[in-house]
Amino acid sequence: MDITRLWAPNARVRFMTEGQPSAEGECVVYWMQRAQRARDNPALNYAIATANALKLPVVTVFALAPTYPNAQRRHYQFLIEGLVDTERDLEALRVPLVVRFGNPPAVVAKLATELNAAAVIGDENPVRIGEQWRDQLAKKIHVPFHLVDADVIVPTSHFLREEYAARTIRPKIHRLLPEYLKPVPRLVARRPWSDSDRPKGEKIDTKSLMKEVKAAGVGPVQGYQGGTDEAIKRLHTFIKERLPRYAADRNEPTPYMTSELSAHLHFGQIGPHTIALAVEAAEDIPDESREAFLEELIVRREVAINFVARNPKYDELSGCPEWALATLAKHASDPRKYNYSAKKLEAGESHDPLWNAAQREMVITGRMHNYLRMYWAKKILEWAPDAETAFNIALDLNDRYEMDGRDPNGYTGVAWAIGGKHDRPWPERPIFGTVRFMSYESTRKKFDSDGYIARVRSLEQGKLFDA
DNA sequence: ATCGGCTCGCGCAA
DNA sequence: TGCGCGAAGCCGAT
Repeated sequence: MDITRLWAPNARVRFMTEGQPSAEGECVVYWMQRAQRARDNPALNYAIATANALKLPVVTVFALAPTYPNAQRRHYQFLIEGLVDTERDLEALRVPLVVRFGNPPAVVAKLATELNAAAVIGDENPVRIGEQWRDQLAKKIHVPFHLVDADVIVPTSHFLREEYAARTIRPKIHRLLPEYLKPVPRLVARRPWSDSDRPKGEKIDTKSLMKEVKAAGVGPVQGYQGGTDEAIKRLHTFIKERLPRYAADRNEPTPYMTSELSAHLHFGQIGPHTIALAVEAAEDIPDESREAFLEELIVRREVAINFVARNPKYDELSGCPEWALATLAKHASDPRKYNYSAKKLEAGESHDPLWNAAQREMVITGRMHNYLRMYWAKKILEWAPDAETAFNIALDLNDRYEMDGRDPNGYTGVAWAIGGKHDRPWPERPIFGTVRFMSYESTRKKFDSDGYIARVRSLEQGKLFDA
């Protein structure tokens, strides 16, 4: 592979610094940030292809910040469980994984210098802190630094402006799918590290790495294991047992009909290509179910990523559309029948048994039923003193308890429910104005609420469902 | 059980 | 400039 061809402009690649790799360089560093996997990872492939073209070895570095805004022990545990699989899978590609604690741009810059890197390749991550880390690294190093958008099917760079709704991005994504929804090749490093030259990092062992983690807060979740192996296992179970009836039954609360892969996707332990291609290839799946699932995996997930990548206020109410901000402001002084503190909500102590069940499910399992995520956030708007407070409470609870907290899907979900993001106006009512309302009565009719509440009660008594 | 209206603005056809 | 239609709803009429 010729490096000039490899490094030609490409929608999936962003050049953070200019220039060609130094001839004296001794390796290519792959900074694994969000794409925490060895399989179907275009950023890793780009690093391996670059190294192979330069006849250099590749080393992957994962820099683990000892704390991260809102991240709890349950998130670190899940992430570190994933690193065990990833280290083994990288080994098969003749790429070592170095894990070091510290501030990521500082850790990566230090390692790149220590190892005399010819180039640093990273993966994209649309959240603010990831963007800051990459900008800081670009200022610290003097070798070419490229980023590869590895965790979307259609590269984010195709959509330079914030999309207004799913319907505006949908036709664009569908037009580009033939180009991007293709198998990702498996590349192997041609030049491995010799054992004596191998850079030293932390030994990847979940228990000892967890000792270094400074984050406090809620502990690990029982029965929801991190890692590529677990993700692949869940994917195959989903395709076999649930996908055939996904279109009709996706909102069933007992048993769950969803793939339960959101946290693995969030940490990049599985990539969207792996899931989408497996679902496309599955046999005996009604078109309706296949399409409903791919719509959520690709269109809804990538419009959420577009929102976070293109709207700097993705985690504030003020990032929501004008019509919604105006209507919420108009209803700001409407009387609230219930007014709960953040603490009361966090404890799952409202008057509404369905809402309490959803909140407690999230606390116990790190997940919440998809349908109830909407209801849950809308009720916080109804019961908080004002819309901005509601937005912040919902996002804070989501980020701390959900295993996929701080994911674009979560930011978009809260903005949709409370701020009308990607939605349209509906008949005007108290508090909500023309933001879509959801009622307890019709949710109970549409959704097996009693079954769900019973399920959560069993969870509280220590019984696990669907592990 | 099913249906239309509610309300705003984007994107495309003209 | 006009028009169709949309991130998962609600309500009342038939």
